[in-house]
Amino acid sequence: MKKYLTTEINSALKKIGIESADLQFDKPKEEKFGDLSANIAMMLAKELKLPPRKIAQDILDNLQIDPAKISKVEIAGAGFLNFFISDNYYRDVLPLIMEAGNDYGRSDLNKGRTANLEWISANPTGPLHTGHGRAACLGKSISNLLEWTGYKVTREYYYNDAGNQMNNLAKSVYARYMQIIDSSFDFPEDGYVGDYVKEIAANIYHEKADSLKGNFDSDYFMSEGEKFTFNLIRGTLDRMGIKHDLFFNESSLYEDGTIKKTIIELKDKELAYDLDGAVWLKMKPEEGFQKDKVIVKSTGEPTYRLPDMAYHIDKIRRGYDLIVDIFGSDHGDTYKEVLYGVKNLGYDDSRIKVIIHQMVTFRMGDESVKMSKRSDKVYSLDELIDDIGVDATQFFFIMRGANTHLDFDIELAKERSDKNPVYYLQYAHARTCGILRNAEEHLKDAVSPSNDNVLINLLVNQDEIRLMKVLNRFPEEVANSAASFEPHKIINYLNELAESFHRFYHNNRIVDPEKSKSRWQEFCFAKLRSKYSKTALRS
RNA sequence: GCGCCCGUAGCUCAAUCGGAUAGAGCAACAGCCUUCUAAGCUGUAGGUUACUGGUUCGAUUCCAGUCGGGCGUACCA
Repeated sequence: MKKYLTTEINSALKKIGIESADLQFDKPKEEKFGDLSANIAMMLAKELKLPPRKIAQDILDNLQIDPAKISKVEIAGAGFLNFFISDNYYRDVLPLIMEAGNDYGRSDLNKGRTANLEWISANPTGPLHTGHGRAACLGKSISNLLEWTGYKVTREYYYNDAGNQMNNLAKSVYARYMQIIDSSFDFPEDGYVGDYVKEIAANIYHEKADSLKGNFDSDYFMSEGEKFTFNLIRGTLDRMGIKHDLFFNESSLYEDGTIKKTIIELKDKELAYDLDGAVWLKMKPEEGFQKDKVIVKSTGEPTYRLPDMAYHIDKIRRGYDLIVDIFGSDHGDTYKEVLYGVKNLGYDDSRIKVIIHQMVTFRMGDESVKMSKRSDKVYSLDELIDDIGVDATQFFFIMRGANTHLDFDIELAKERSDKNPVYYLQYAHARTCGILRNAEEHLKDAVSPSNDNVLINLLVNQDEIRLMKVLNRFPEEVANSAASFEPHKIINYLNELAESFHRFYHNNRIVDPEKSKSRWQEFCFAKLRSKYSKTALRS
């Protein structure tokens, strides 16, 4: 439709002597402003030194429009051209939706392009906690959205099963193991106090009894701990329907010499230097950095920056058209340092898109819920899912823009009432299911919805047309949401869809054995298709 | 102190590249259940978009400053 209007408006512009213009269409907020509006007259006002409304009138006078597509064009406000799409146009949309079925909303905008999305990437030191939830859900939705617009998506999880944190886990497991034998055994001060550590220790004791007593075999305890916690993490991801294609282990970067090569490259380009036994990354003030950063500690161990740079270079070399990272705002500064290194080593960082989400505050009603990694009161993601379900979890984490602080009321999410925003959507879905059940029972002989297009012409009711208008926007909403990496837009859209459905439902008896049967059923099916699409994106 | 992010109805938040009278849900108030789930629908009320200035046909949106909040500011990740 936009294409059609663009062509027609351009030819009208030519008649009044304007060769080319950048045409933009908006969806007006209010129905009385039509279905599409163009601000072209205001854009040209300055250039032509004419009042916008005058220009709009000139365009309108020269515009030739097919009334089957556009029923009305108006000039309004400061000089908007408002187009009213004819009802007939929407009637034609329904068969298209029916035909597309569960794929309705997919597009091939990015056909042939590849994307890599890396997210969560928690090290195997413990179960995922609620703090991981937002990134987990954002990543899931965004990867689906990208896929829906044609990308071939690689979902990746980056982790490190070596280093300090893992040592700490090994020590913690060992301490818990020793405590089974001797309850007075000291627990490390910064150890992981979660109950899962006790469980790991108990498993070890079950298998090995006290044969490991007094002999801290770090590698053994570490690998037992890793196996166990990784299973926990994967179990949670499974429940959420998150499937990573690739688990990338940081240690592989050491094994194949990438890390060493990266240091040499940095030094060759005079981006790194030795000082006090450490290796420093030289930060350029003109790129907004205040001071140099350590990339290899004096102990010989790299800081996170170095492997992260090597990792991103690896991803760039793999040739993706788009590389997406999802981090919490606590990484807000550090990713810049990493990209700085990547870029100054001569790699193209323009394909890397970093999504930073703000922190989440959890509360149960009026009570705030703390979650610190090293306290035993961690509220795990699994517990959250147990409490409110997978769908509500996904919904709450993506219902707000990533760049705003999220206030997550667990009490509210748990509640089975109209206070809970999840239920508005779920109820719409429940209603469609109810209709379908009913339809099956009473309309067994109805015409099959897939090949009876004649009945569609019966769609005349304004509630129906309105619902069609919203359904019609779905592909566009998916595309917008994907392009800006903002799944919450889909949530907003689905709310709007649910709203127009509820109104329609309320005003119209859909399955009525006395009346024309299957046009309603058609509608119902269309509705359900879109609901499935929602499911595909969300859960 | 410095850097990044945020500040919109009583609460939680939307608002497309700078577009029209700033929108939803909850809470409040008034209605609607012999009818496919009232977990719903209809209506009313609620705002100096933190504040001050600037840019222009037009600013919640862009710029500068002020105030308030979050996150960083490690030889932790």
